[in-house]
Amino acid sequence: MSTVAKAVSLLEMLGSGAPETALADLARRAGFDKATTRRLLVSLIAHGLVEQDETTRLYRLGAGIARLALMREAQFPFLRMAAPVVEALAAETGETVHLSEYSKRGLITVQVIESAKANRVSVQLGDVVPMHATASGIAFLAFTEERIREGVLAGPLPAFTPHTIADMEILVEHVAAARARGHSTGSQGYEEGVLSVAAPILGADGFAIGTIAIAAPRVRIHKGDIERHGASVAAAAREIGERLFGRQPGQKRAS
Amino acid sequence: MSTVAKAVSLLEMLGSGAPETALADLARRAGFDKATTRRLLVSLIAHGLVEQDETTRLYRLGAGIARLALMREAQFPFLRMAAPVVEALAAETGETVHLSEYSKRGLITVQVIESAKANRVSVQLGDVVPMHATASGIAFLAFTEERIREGVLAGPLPAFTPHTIADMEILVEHVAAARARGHSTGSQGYEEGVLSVAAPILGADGFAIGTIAIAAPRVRIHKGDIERHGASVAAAAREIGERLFGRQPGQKRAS
DNA sequence: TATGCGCATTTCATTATTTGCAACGGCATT
DNA sequence: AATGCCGTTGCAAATAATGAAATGCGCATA
Repeated sequence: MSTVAKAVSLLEMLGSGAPETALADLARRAGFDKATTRRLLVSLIAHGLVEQDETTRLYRLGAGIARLALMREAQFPFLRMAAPVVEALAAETGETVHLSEYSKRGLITVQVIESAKANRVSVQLGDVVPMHATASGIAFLAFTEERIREGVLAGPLPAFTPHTIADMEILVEHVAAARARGHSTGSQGYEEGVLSVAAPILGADGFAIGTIAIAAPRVRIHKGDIERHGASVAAAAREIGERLFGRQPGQKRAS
Repeated sequence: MSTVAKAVSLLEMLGSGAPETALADLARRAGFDKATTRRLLVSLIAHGLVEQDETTRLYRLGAGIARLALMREAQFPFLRMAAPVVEALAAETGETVHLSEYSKRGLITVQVIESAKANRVSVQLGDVVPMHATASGIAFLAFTEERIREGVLAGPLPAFTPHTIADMEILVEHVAAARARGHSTGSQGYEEGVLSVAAPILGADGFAIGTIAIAAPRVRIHKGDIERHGASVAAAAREIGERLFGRQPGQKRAS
């Protein structure tokens, strides 16, 4: 295991769970020696990615993380460009809307606007959602590079609910349908009782770089809602793409 | 030089400068061997902190950075709590307002609201500003732990303009004055023609964790403005502290 | 179309860093 | 006073990182 891999997994452990973590706890969870863990943390502290409370000796993520994220946002203003569109879509539909960005590990939820309704779908900011079990994932797969799609299809398809698509053949059909319609639908594949509609945000090269999705309790979705929401979410996705890259290229033809 | 130090400096290089960087360029700037640089990047890519354009082979910061920042914000919602207060202060004063957070390297600018006026002060998001040359820095020093203050005072005090306080004795006086008044002032210490007023945001233990500042062109500041802005910025800082930690503790007495 | 240049990538023996055990001291609870 | 847990540090062993060189690729120039 490379040293940077260890350091990064420490960062991820600090990010998940409690706001602050003790050294021994961290070492146990990571499976590293106490001494090793501490030395890695010291290196990370020197660069501001981790901070330590002077009195309690607990560790937490540092402001250097925020700095890197701000620098990234300055170079590629995904959130700044997408946020108004997401807000408009949430206002238009009255349902929970979330925005996600592609990463090797899955789709990262980077913005969420929750519905004002009492019965609403709740998504956690920063969560990584699986490609095969969500509307967003399927929308993404439908418009990503062959190589990435094959990677997901070849991998395991763990079931999160009894409704999760765990069969590769069926998943391929869903992806093909999403490609044909320009948006995808998901039905309780990740969380029970939730219906979603999603569309891909396309990059300059025509491949998906993220997705935008509407999520609503199943009981609130009636005949025709899916189609209406599908059109809305696809329009929002296209607008985000245009705001980021100017006029959108034609979608890449999948082989 | 530790391996994680090298990896982190690559991240910082990717964050500064052009949105995408070539391997050779990165290796040159960092002073690492091409092979070394690439292996570090591969490790970072595996964790989503870096991405590589498949066709151009250029590297950029990845979505994993945003994920870590979101997880941090979920644990410690500094921006979410402070943002409305910063906006209100900007609306009240009509001048540029910026918010910063402490980090080992200096104060990190995490939010900026620029004045609507044509002649305005512009601050770069994500920038790290020096402690001794800005109103924010002096406000922070006035309310931080002895140890951190001594560290800055002991270090070099580089001059950014002819007005930068480069003398340790004078700096100590400014810090003492800021401590007495509850807010600090800065006059062209970092950028020519800019006057600033700043106040510390205090943590649960009474020590500063960040600052909020008003920055305006020197020509626009008239008699009385400094005092008025000082009161406003101090009130805003206090409100942010209260939103984060509940009722504010008394300020720590510096020895 | 041919040629040369710069770049990214891979290999492998050498080197240096990281590692984990163990011991120490501090702190709080028993 | 004693016990247990934690954070910290030293040191020899082990492992991972290193850099020079070779390979192959793409691009621009001849």
